[in-house]
Amino acid sequence: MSKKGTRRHASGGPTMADLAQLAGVSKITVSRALGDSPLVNPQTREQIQALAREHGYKLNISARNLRLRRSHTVAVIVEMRPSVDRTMFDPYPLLLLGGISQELTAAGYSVLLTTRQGAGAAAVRAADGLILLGQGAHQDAVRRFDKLGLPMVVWGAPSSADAHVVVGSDNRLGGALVARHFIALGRRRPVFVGNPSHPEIFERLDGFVDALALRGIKPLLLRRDEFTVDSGMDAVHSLHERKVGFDAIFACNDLLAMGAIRATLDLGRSVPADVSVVGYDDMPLSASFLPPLSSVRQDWQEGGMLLARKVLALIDGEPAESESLPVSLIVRAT
Amino acid sequence: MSKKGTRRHASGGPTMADLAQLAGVSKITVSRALGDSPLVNPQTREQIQALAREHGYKLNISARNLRLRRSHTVAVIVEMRPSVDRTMFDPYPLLLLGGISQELTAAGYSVLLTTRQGAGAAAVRAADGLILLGQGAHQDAVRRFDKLGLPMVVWGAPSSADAHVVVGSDNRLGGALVARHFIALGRRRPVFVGNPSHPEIFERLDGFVDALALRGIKPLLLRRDEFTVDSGMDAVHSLHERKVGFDAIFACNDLLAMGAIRATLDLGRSVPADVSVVGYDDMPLSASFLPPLSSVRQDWQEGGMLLARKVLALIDGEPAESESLPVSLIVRAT
DNA sequence: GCAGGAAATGTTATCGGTATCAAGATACCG
DNA sequence: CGGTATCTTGATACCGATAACATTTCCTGC
Repeated sequence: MSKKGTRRHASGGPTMADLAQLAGVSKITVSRALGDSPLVNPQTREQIQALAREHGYKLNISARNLRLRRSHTVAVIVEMRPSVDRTMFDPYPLLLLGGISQELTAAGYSVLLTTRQGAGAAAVRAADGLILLGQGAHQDAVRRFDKLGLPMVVWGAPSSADAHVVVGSDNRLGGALVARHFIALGRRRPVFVGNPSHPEIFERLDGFVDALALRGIKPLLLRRDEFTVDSGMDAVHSLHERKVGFDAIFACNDLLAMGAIRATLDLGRSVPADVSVVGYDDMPLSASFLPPLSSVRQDWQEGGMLLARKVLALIDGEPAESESLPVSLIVRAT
Repeated sequence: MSKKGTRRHASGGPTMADLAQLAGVSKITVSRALGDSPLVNPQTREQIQALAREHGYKLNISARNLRLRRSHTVAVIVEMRPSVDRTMFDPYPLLLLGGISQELTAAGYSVLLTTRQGAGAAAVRAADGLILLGQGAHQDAVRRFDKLGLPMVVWGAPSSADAHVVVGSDNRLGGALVARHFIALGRRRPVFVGNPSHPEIFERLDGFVDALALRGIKPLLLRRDEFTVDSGMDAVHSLHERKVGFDAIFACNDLLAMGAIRATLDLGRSVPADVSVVGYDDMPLSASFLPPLSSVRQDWQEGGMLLARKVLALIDGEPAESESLPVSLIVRAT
C-alpha cells in the first residue's frame, strides 16, 4: 500500500521523473512546464507547477549544468591576504562584492568566491566567467587566469600591455580633480603621498601631475607604502625635517590624509589656511573628522555592478570594453 | 592529418572518454587513475595522468556532482545592504569571509556567495551546507533557511530560542572586560551607548551590566541606532543637556566611541582623567586616534575559519556545537 | 472527406562522470 | 595440477536534466 513508487531517493526530494509519473506525463513535459515553455498547455503547466510546489520539488543544478554545458556561475577571485597592499583590506571591496552579487544573482547566475590560492580548484575552471579583484599588483596572476580562456573582467587600472577588459574608477580623473582644486585655491607647492607602484595609485598620480603641469606646477612625490594614519604623519614629518616647503597634500587614501593633517597641525601650521589636504575613498569617518576631510569618492557598488554586466556580456558572446567610472571630489573643510 | 578523432567538443577540452580512447583503456580506468585509486596499475596510472596533463584535461564538476549527489559547495549568505544595521558595513565581514574561504577551499569545497535576496536561487539549495552572516537582526530569515534542511551555521549571538549552531565572538565577555576595567579605574557612573535590540550588542550590554552589578553599579543605557561619529557626539550632548552625570562610556563600536570622546572634550571635560571611554572592534584607525582609543578586539578571521570547520563537521555527519571566541580588551589612552 | 498545419506531448539520446558487478590474468597454495 | 586469492580491467547502468526529432490530436478549409 505504501509502495507508491515515488520518494525512493535516500537524499533529496523528488525528481522530474517522479513528478512526471505523478502527473501522468513524461519527463520532458515536466521540464517544459517548470520552465514556463509555451509548448505546454497552460492548464497542464499549472497542474505540474502546483504538483512541484506541493512535493517540494528542487531542480538539480548539476544535472542541468551538465546537460547545458554551462555552470551559470561566475568566479570572483580576490586577494584577501591582509598585507601592505591594502587593496582588499578596507570596507570597499565588500561593496564591490555586493554590487557584483546583486547583478549576477539578478541575472540568474551564482557567485563563486575564491582567493588566489584556492583558485586552482576545479570549480573555478568550471565557471562561465571570471572577475578578478585586488590583483592590481599582480599582473602575473592576471595572466595566469587569462590562460583559462574564460570570459574575464578585471577591477583596477587599465593597462596597455594586456588586452583584457578592465573596469575601475577613473583614477586619472580623481587626480586631475584634486589638481584643479589646488590650482583654484592658488596652491603652488603640492605634494603627493602614496605608493605609485600600484597601478591604480599611479593613475591618480599621473592625472594629478598632468593637470598641474598645465599651470607649470610640478608636485613633489612622497612615496609611502603603508596606508595608515601613522604613515601619513610620518610623511609630513619627513618633509619638515628635510625643510621642504609645501602648501597642499594629496594623499591617496583617507587614513594617510588624516595623518598628514594631524602632523601638519602638530607642526603649528593651519589646515586649510596654510596647507590644503585631500584624501581618497571618502570613508564614512572622513566627514566627521576634525576638520572634516575633503576626499575623492568613488562608487564601489556601481563598479561591482558594472563588472558583473561586463562578464555577462562576454559570456553571451557580446563585446565588452574597458570602462572607467566617474569619481567626484567632495570638498569639505580641508 | 589533423583529424585525430579527439577534440570534437565545441567548447571545453577532452573528456574521460577521450582520454580512455587515447590510452586504449576504458573510461572507468581513467576515472580511477585520475583519482589515484589503488585499483589501477601504477604504471597505467602514470601514463594516464601524463596524458591528462598533456591534453589539458579538466574534470567536469557538474557531472561528478550529479553522479555523487553532492555539490562540494557551501553557500554563504550575507546581508549586504548598507543600513542602520551596520553589521555588514565595515571591514570586518571581509575578514570573516576570508577565513571561511580559506578553510573551505583547503578542504576542497567551493564558496557560493549570495545575498539574502538572491538566496532563493536553486544553487543555494544545492549546496551541501549554509553559513549565515549578518543575519543577527533577522531571526525570521534564519528560520527560513533552516527549513532548507541543510547543515547550517550562523554567525552572531547564541539564542536560546533556536537550536541551530551559532559561532560568534564572546560579546558577554567583551562587556564584562570593559566593566572590570571601569571598576578597576574606580568609575561609578558608566554609560552604555549602542543598540541593544541587535542580539550581539545586547550580549555586550548584558555582560557589562552583570559584571557591574557585582559592585552594585547600575549603568545608564543610552540607546543609539546609528553607529557613527555623529551619533556618538549626539549621545554625549544629550547626556549633558539632561544634566546626567557620567564618568565612563562603553560604546559598542569605535566610531561611536570617537564621537563620544570628541563631544566630551568639547564639553570641557578630560578623557581619560574625567571620563573613561572604551570602544568595540578595534579598527585600525583607533590606535592612531587622538587620544589613542581603548577598544575590545575580536578575531574575525579565526571566526570565519571556525564557522567553516563547523559546517564541514555537520556535513560529515559529525556533531557541532555553538561556540564563542574569546575577545580581548586593548587598553590605550582612554 | 481529406490534405495541411498548428498545438501538445512523447521517445530517444546525451551531457561526463562513477558505482556495481563481472571477468580475465596472474600468483600462490597444498 | 586444480583451486583459490589477488590484481587489474571492463561492461553496463545510472545520476537528473534537456535537445532534437517523432508522434498524436485536433482544427481548418476546400
